[in-house]
Amino acid sequence: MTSRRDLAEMLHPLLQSLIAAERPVLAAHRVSMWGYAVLGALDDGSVRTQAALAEAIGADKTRIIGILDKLQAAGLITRDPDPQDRRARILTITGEGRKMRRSIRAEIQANEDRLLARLPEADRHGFLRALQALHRLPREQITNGSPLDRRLTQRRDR
Amino acid sequence: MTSRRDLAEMLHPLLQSLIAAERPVLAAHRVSMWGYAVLGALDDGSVRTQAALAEAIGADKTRIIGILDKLQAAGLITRDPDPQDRRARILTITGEGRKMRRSIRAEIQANEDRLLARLPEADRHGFLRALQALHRLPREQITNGSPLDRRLTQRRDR
DNA sequence: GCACATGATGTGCATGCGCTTACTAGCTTG
DNA sequence: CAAGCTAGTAAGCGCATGCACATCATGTGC
Repeated sequence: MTSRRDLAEMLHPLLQSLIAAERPVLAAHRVSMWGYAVLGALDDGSVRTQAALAEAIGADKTRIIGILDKLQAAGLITRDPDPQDRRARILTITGEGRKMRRSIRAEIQANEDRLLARLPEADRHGFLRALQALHRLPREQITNGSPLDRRLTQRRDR
Repeated sequence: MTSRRDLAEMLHPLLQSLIAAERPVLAAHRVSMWGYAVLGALDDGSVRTQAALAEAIGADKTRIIGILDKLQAAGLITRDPDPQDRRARILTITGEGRKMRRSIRAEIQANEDRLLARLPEADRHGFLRALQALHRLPREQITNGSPLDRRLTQRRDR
């Protein structure tokens, strides 16, 4: 048990490959990776403002702007001022955006299903269940726990 | 089954958190992320030359140099000219390097084990087995399979 | 009403990385 | 031996990112 590989060591190339597989699909629909993340968050999330969105998809709030501009220009989302708080913009995914999101997702998942099909039934289920469980965990519960923790969050390479 | 989340969507934050958890450990030992990857490859791999190393850890061969410099300066690896091919440098992990690598790994895995312990027994086993299986798969088998594939590997955001 | 906080946006800086080019030393093959 | 290839090194470009501010319009608490 002690000589297992690190999780990250195995996850990294896997994620890398999955992302590489997504790239052509996204390109074909002319949507960027971040754009796709945004559509996803808006489609099945309760995200309304840009700040919340940035938080939800783990992006920098200043970076989001250009992404939203493109999505809006493509008619995939709308960005209307909130009558309650006129500083804020309410983000909504359009019907077209929803359709786009779902058809992209279908393609991506078809690819992933092909991959998952290679796994033994039992492992596949465990894998997905574990993944979903870990995904629901708040970030702190994964990161925290080591005795040192966030005291040393500096970059010390120089 | 069709409305499952994308794998990447779940893997990304997970990996992110795991890496965040590694950071303080690595910092405490004054080893960079890439440095740790190098130590790992040298410790349990049959990698001898820099080119092979770069390939193994998925890094650029020009980028590796500075990393090796630091590791060498820290006495964790040696870099001796190959008597058979005097262009090449044979990389070896030192005893100290091995010790360093293993103690870092122990800390990281202790953290991961804490996390895995939250999963139901069956899921945990499936998860690890699936992960190992997927990790052994060559990258092409994950990326390929979509009808489009690598015809469109350009960046089309501009 | 005024001080302060907040949402969206824009600008600028430093970093890290992948990619390319160039150069040297040393193999290899015809 | 000459031509061509390979390993390591160095320097630079372009891109994406994270971070820090700055700005402006708007809300909120005292």
